[in-house]
Amino acid sequence: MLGAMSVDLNLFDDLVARGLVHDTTDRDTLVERLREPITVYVGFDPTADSLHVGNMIGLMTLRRFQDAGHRVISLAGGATGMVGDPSGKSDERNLLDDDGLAANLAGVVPQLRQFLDFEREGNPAKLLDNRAWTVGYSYLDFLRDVGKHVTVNQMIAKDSVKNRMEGDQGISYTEFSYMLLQGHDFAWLHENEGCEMQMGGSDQWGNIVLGADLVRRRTAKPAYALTWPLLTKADGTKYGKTAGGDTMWLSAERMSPYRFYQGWIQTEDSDVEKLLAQLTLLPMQEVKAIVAEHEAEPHRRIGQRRIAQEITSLVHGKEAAEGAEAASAVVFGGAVSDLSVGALEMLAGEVPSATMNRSDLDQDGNLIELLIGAEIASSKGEATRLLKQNGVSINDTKAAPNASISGSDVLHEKFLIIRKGKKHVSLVEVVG
RNA sequence: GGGUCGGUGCCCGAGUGGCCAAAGGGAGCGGACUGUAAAUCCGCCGGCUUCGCCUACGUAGGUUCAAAUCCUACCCGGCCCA
Repeated sequence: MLGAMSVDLNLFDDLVARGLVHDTTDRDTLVERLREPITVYVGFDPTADSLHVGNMIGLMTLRRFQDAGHRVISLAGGATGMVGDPSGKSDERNLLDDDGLAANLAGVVPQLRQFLDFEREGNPAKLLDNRAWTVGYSYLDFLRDVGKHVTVNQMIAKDSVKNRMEGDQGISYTEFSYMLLQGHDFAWLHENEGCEMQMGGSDQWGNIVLGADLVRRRTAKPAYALTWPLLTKADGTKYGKTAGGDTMWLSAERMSPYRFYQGWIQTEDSDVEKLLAQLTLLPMQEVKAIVAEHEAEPHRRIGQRRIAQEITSLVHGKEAAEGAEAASAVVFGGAVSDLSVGALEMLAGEVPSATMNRSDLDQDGNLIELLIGAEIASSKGEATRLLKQNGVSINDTKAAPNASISGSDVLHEKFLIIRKGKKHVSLVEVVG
C-alpha cells in the first residue's frame, strides 16, 4: 500500500512505454510535477446509455493514475452532453432531451464507478457531474467569467472548429461554445477540487488546452494537459467496433460478455501488443513476454486469448470472463455432437438462443423460420441465400437448401446448434 | 427574409422520363485458403406466397401509358447576400 504522500515515480515512463502519451504541456515540468500526488480528471459525455471500448482508455488511464497514488476524478458530462462536442465530428448532432440524458447518465455512471476505487485510503476516486456547477450558471456570469478570458481568434483556430467551418456542414453556435463549457469544467475543478490536470484523447487537445489556459489566466497557477493517441487498429480505423462493425459496448445488455470476449479473440496479430499495453493492467514486462510468446507461435493465438481474458474480466468480472471463455472453447473446440448436456446448457446463457416447438420437427420449411428465430438470418430471403451458399450448419453438418430440421438432429432430446459460417453460433432449445 | 446549390439503398456516390431494385466503391455476409489472423480469389448483398408481386431515390400531391428523373407545395441542410 502506498502512503498518502508517495507516488509511483515510474508512472510517466510507463505511460510512454504503453504508447499512451500523445501530447502534453511542457513535458519536463509535468514529469517533475508528477513526483508529488496530483489531481487529474477525464470527462465522459453520456451520448448513449452505455460506454464503449473507445472510452476505456480514459478509464484505464485514470486507473493507472490512481494506482500510482494520484487523486483521480471521473467527470460525467451531464451538462456538456446536452450540447455536443464538435471534436472529431463532421456533422452537427441532435440535442439530447432531458429524459434521454437522464437515462444515459443512469447507464454510464455505474460504468464509470466500476473502473476506479472510491474507497481507497488516501486517494479515493471521485465521480462528479458537471451539471452540478453548470445548470444554474447564468449566461451573463458565464460571459464575464469564462468568455472574457478567451478570444474568438483562438476558438476558430481549433481544428475541430476549422474543419467544420471549411466543410459543407457548418457548426452551430451551440457546438462552437462546447469548448468553453469544457474549459469552465477544468477551471471549476481546479478551484474547487484542486484539480491540476486534464487528460483525454488526442482529439480533445484543443479543448483541454483551452481549459488549461483559462485556469492560468484566472489563477496564475500552472495547469497540465495530457492526451493519448486515439485508439486505432493497424489499418488505421477506429477501435471500438467488432470485425462485424458492431460497437463494442461495455454494458452486458447491449453486448453479451460472450460476444464481447469473441470480439477480442478476433483481434489481428498486429494489434496484440498495443491492446495488451493500453487496455490491460498487465505490467509492461509481462506484456512483452506475452507478445514474444505469441509471435513464436501465432497460430496458437496466445495474445488474443490473453487480451480477451483480461479485458472481459475488467469489464464484466472474472466470472463472466470465465463463462465466455468456456463457451468459446465449446463452440470452437470440436465436434458439437460430442458435447455433454451440461456443456450445452452452459452455452444457453452465453450465445444467442432460440426455442422451437417439438411439434415443428420434421415439418418442411421449418429450417427457414428457425434461422430467423435464432438470429442467424434477418429475412427469409437471406436465410435461403445462406443455405444456397452453403453457409449454414446444423450441429456439425452443412444444411442443404431444402433441408428441414428433423427429430434425429436433436442432441440430448433437447438442443440443436446452428451455425452461420465459422463464427456465428446459435443454440436452439426444443420445447413442448 | 432574398438568391443559389443540394437531400438516392448501411456509408460514399452515379443516374435527369421507359432498358432502374437503381452503375461504381466501401462496409457487411457466405465460400475457398488459414490460425476464430492478415492478404488474396469467388459469390451474395430491399422484402415476399420469388418466371411474378410489393416497398424504395427528403415529404405530400400532380402531369404521363410510364417518374429517382418533369411540375407544385412543404420540410431539412450547405453556401452567398440582407
